[in-house]
Amino acid sequence: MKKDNILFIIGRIHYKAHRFLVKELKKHNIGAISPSHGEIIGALLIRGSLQMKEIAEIIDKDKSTITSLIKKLIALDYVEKQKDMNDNRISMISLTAKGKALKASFLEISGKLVTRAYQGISEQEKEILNILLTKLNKSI
Amino acid sequence: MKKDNILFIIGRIHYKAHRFLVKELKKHNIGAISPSHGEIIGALLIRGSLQMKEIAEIIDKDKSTITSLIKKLIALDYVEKQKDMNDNRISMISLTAKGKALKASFLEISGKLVTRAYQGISEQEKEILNILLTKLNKSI
DNA sequence: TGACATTAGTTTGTTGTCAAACTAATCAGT
DNA sequence: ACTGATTAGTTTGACAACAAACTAATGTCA
Repeated sequence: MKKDNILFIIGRIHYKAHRFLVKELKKHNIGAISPSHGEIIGALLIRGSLQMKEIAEIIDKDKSTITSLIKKLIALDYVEKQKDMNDNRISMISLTAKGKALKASFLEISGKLVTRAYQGISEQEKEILNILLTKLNKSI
Repeated sequence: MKKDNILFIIGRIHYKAHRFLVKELKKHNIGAISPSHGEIIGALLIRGSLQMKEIAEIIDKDKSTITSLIKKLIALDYVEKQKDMNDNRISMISLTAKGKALKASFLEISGKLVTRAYQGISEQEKEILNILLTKLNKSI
């Protein structure tokens, strides 16, 4: 599918970031979860609690994917699920104590990734990248 | 895994490009194959024939993944495999007539993606994006 | 030449992901 | 209040992708 150069490079960067995160999660002894699980926990650390649908939007994955990701996070006792009392269709997801305890590791891992990715890229260049990528993201 | 903004956007763009390609392949009645199969066929259209290992390097996937992708392409009669006569470990992959016939569709699809992605981005901006992303790709 | 290392590919088992079909709850309009 | 539509989430089945263990062929070097 010979994408052009920019999209091709974007694919590579994305894949490398993924691989880096998998390796780091293992190093922190949380290799049972994947970067996608990490994104969910990261979102919960910020937002407190979220319903399934919101999670699907935030991490941009199909709702059925979220079902299975959350199933695993519950099995590992990182999050818990409870029905919303006003609307019985909705399930609210929140972190357990064990889930909240991941915060330090997460900060360290994402800090490490960012440091690594941006070595040799100036603040101004980051700004430009951000603007151009945002534009690209909107049009595609 | 609260990646920072740039890496986050890169993830989104990558995903959207993937989704776009899946949709377009369906439209062209080649929905049986995925963008990864497309990358292989694209590489073969350019290079003529390749061994498994080279394909793995070009599309940056594990060799076991290549085995299964090629298995499917053979089943669909898009490519064929034959042993290298000098080195019996090596399998050379090349396009069948049916595979070569995909060229027109591929050109159209990738053209469409590029057009879509770059609407509103100038040549100069593309140049900058290319440089910065290449830098990022190297350091990460 | 023979033992050991390297290389090319495959097999096996697991996982994240999606799409489509489904259930159950809520909403909207008559 | 009923009917039909929408919404939230789950289930099922399929597939791309990976890692680890494996087979088979080739290379190396003593």
